[in-house]
Amino acid sequence: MTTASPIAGTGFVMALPETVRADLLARGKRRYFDRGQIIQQRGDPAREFWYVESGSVQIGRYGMDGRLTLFALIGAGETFGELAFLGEFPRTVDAIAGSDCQLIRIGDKELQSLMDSDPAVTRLLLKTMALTVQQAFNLIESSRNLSVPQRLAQALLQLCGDQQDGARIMATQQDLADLVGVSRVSLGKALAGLEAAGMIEPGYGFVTVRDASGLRAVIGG
Amino acid sequence: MTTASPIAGTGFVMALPETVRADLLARGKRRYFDRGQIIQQRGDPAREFWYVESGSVQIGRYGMDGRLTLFALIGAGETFGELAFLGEFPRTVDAIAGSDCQLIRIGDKELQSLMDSDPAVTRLLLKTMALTVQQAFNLIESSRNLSVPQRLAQALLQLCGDQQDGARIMATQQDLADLVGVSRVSLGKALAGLEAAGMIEPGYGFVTVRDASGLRAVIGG
DNA sequence: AGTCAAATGCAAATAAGTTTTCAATTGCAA
DNA sequence: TTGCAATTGAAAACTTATTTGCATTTGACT
Repeated sequence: MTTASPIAGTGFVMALPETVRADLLARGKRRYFDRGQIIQQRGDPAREFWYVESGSVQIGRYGMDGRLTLFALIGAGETFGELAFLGEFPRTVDAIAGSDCQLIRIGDKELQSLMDSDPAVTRLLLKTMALTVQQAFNLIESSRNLSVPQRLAQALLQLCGDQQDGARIMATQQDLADLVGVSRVSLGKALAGLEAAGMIEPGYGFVTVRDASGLRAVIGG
Repeated sequence: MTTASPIAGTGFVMALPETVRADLLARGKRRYFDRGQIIQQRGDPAREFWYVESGSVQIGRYGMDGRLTLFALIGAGETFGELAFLGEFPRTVDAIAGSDCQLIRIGDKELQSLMDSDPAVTRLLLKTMALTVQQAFNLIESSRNLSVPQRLAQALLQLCGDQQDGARIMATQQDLADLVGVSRVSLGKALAGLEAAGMIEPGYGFVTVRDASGLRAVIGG
């Protein structure tokens, strides 16, 4: 797997040894959020981070003018919120449930017992965060040097993750536009282009990926 | 000081207790680079990170087409290269001496003795990296929602750091353009705009900041 | 002083994306 | 099945930034 993973949500928990992971998740408290519900807001104290069991979470910032800057759409198996938590500063991003979802809350106590159980965890945390920074750089580089269709292809590949051809991505064009950082109009055109090339099939509230390797080719050239 | 600090170069070393810092820097090996000299390249093994004693370093990526995506201009007192070093992966950015400069190389041995001398160092590293990610997010948000003059103002404030009015920033318009992520033409226009407002004075190879608070106002509104 | 490369200034044509507005479609729920 | 809100499609005017080409200025080095 060389597929770029999304920013801000990391595979940190997934990278843990199986037994350690199971233990950690068992200790955390399960919580449910309805679609659209606010999970965290800028400025909130960061007393925990979250593991996504099912559903999806939008990570971004709402500007004073109502504009949304999306940094990532987090899916099952990923975590978010480690940054402010570990950095010991207030939340700097908003998190909203992109669908009904089921999260596991991991706080100080759980993390401490995790670190005790395995000294390599700290090292893993450092590695994970370093990776996140690199992904952020990738995002910056992409948005400067790639065209909208290329960035869209990139985002779609990220969103379908492991599962490739045939993957159904549950996101509206507006969601994708916020994620890629363009207007809905521009995103619609890019989508139409990829559809014409037979790589995707737009639906109502979702997109189906038909030719993942084609998408990769779009990015490359 | 609430001024946003530049990405990829962190105040990590500066945040250390005075005695610890002095010790760390004394252990490192001093090296000199001429302007334009390559300090590190993408793909190099990351066996160290660097502390900038004097001069400046450009951090970015050269695309296959020769385009440069600058992430940061690192100045004296800042460090760079911790990310790949701590993440234990090869360099993902290029570093080039922006001027003749004097660096201190900090490798495994030095870092290890640092971590031994103070258990809080790991925590500090985590905090520092978390901050870097936040700054990367800020950069992404800025490039999506702010105009070129606003982003230029932001970059200039970053580059003059503590020292405010009267600061002379040694950077060509091309440097600034690469940093802000626009063409030289666009950057020139933005510079002219800020000059007309009396906030800066462009020179040949440098820019003098005349009214830092004015620049901050540009960003805000 | 004179030379030369680097850096800046300027202008026109072009490209890319946004904004705005309205119509058509979809799917859910009453 | 009928209404309704969310989503998508489409078109035109507009704004912003890029590209390209060339002229001018600056400063370092002979």
